Amino acid sequence: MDKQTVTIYDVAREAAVSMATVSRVVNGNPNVKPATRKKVLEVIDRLDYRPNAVARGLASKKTTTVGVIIPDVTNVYFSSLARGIDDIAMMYKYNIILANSDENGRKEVQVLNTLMAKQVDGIIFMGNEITDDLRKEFERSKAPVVLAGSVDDTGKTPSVNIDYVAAVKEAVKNLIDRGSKRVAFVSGPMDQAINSQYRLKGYKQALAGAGIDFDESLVFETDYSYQAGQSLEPALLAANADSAFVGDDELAAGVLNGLTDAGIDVPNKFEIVTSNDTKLTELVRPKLSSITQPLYDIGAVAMRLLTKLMENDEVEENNVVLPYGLMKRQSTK
Amino acid sequence: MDKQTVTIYDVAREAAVSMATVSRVVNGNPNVKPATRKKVLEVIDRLDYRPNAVARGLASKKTTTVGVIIPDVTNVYFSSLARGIDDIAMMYKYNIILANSDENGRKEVQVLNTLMAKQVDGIIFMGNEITDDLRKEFERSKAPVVLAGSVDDTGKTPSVNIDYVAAVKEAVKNLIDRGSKRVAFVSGPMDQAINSQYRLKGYKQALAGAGIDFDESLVFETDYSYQAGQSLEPALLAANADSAFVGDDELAAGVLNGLTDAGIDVPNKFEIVTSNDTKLTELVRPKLSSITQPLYDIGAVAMRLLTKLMENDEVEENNVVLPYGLMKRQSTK
DNA sequence: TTGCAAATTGAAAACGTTTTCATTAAGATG
DNA sequence: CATCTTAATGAAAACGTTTTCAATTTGCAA
Repeated sequence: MDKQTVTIYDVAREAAVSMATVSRVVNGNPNVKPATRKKVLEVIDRLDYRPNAVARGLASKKTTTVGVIIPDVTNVYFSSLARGIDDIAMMYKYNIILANSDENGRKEVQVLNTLMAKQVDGIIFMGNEITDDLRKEFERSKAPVVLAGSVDDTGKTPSVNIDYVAAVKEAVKNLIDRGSKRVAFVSGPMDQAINSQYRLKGYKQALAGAGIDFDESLVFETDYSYQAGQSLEPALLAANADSAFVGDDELAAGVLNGLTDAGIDVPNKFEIVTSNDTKLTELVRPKLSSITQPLYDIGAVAMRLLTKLMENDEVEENNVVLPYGLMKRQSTK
Repeated sequence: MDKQTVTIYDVAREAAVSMATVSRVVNGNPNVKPATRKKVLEVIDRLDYRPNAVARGLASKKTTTVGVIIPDVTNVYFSSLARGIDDIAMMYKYNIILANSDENGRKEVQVLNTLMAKQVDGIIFMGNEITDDLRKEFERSKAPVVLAGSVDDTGKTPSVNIDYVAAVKEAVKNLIDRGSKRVAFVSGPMDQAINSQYRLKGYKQALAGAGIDFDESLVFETDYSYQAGQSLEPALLAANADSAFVGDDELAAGVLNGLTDAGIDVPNKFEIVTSNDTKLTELVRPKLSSITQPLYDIGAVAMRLLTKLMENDEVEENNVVLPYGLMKRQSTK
């Protein structure tokens, strides 16, 4: 019943050569006489032989598979990175084991371990809180790790990002320059370095540059969800904010809709600028102005970097910083 | 330099037992004396032994990995399914190799082959055109295949879906009942069975039920993108449509914004109902009325079905049909 | 005690490749 | 045509598990 699998040994026998020779032609090794190569290829074709990648992996200690840890595929920001990762991986003949972590530390560590058990050749990690536990796992891993769109404030792990500080600073400065007096800072959990160490820093720098005192009550820490944003409207108004920088597009869409549904005129009474430039920004009305990031490229470059690490190629820079931009749409004046 | 890997053999030596015994305790085989189990576990802990899943895969012919072929992770409809798939997979101790296909037949076949080469235990396929080539690959695969949110009109491949015909019929009937005279049918490529065989059929049934003649000029075949939808506005108006059924949420968002940006009042002058009930429907203003589908569950049930197939469990129904619903939001009266 | 069934264990053969190293075949050189 | 290189090949040892089957212990009843 079970389909009989044909092995390299069967091919060798039929072609009257050794397994070694079959292996050579399968792997494109040039040390094979053209005549034998032809003969072997014919047999391979006739028997419909397909090399078993697991056996290959055991013998060669390479699986041509990389692990990708993602907070949630359903989040367009991350899935955009994932798409870049997969495309480049495929280009370099790698496959991807994708695992959702929900940014849950325990899950992350556990998944990391099963990935290592499966002997992945490398790992791409997305998720913004790099705990010490996690860093320990990274170090003990013999597979190289690259962070994509995620920061490790120690800078030890190779990574690909934009300059979050500068981007937020510029975005907030623009709001202030246009007359905003009280810019709200809306982001996800502050225990994530990207929020506390980078975005907030850029925000404070922009305030300082304009001679405005930092006001704690304008900082809104919430989770990355549409609902969270939507329900923020009363608090924003109560704090007398007249504009907001938001750290995530879905969250920003919530803020926007929460405000407009309550009758607030965006952008005339309240301006919003968001962070990730996913396609959501174009879906919503008014369209969301945003910091722009090369999402696909962040993933793609991270994967490319990982291939270099896996193949011990020269790497000039371990912490890649890609350019950002600012896109004015309709949620700012 | 390279971290020395500790093998089952090292553990056996240190614990003064055979590899077989170590293997037994690692795999929770009950035929081990508690005392030896304890001894082995201590050594495992001391040496920090981690079983090599590749070797295990070769010996046991099980990789606890399933392949998932997805048109595009970036599409919220599919990523929602993917999330359900991954959660259940994880629950049953499987990992997922995810591969984007862009619904490109050549890529699909190629990816399928590398998945099979990697000895995945099963495959979940998403993508709506099941060509003969593809079906041939499915059949020759020794790993079971399940379609998620994707139809094979021959019904040969196990699958999980909703009743597209009935759902569309009901949605369109509602539009007609509310007074719409000319309902447009907007969908993706007609060479996909889900569009040509199912949705269009439901559409026609609804028309027939209301005694309305089918009008070819009200059928709009396009691709699944926001842009495509947005640029459809002139054509829709030219065809004198006063409402539309749309086969994809992103596409529907495009249609909606195209119309409203042109000053058309939705829903009062034009009603829209979409198909997938992704979170996009809530982001947009007016919010999109939609057929509701249990997206996460479609993925989850597909994966569960696959586990049964992989473990040769009893399966009562190979083609699972999950319930749909209709969600009235703001794009219909 | 003795004997026997059941519970534990271990030896060794898979699993299907890659890779090393030695050997043989084939050209090249004088 | 003998000799020396170099190109092609093959034998066999990894790779790190699981699994089968036989052997050994153990526990108990008689």
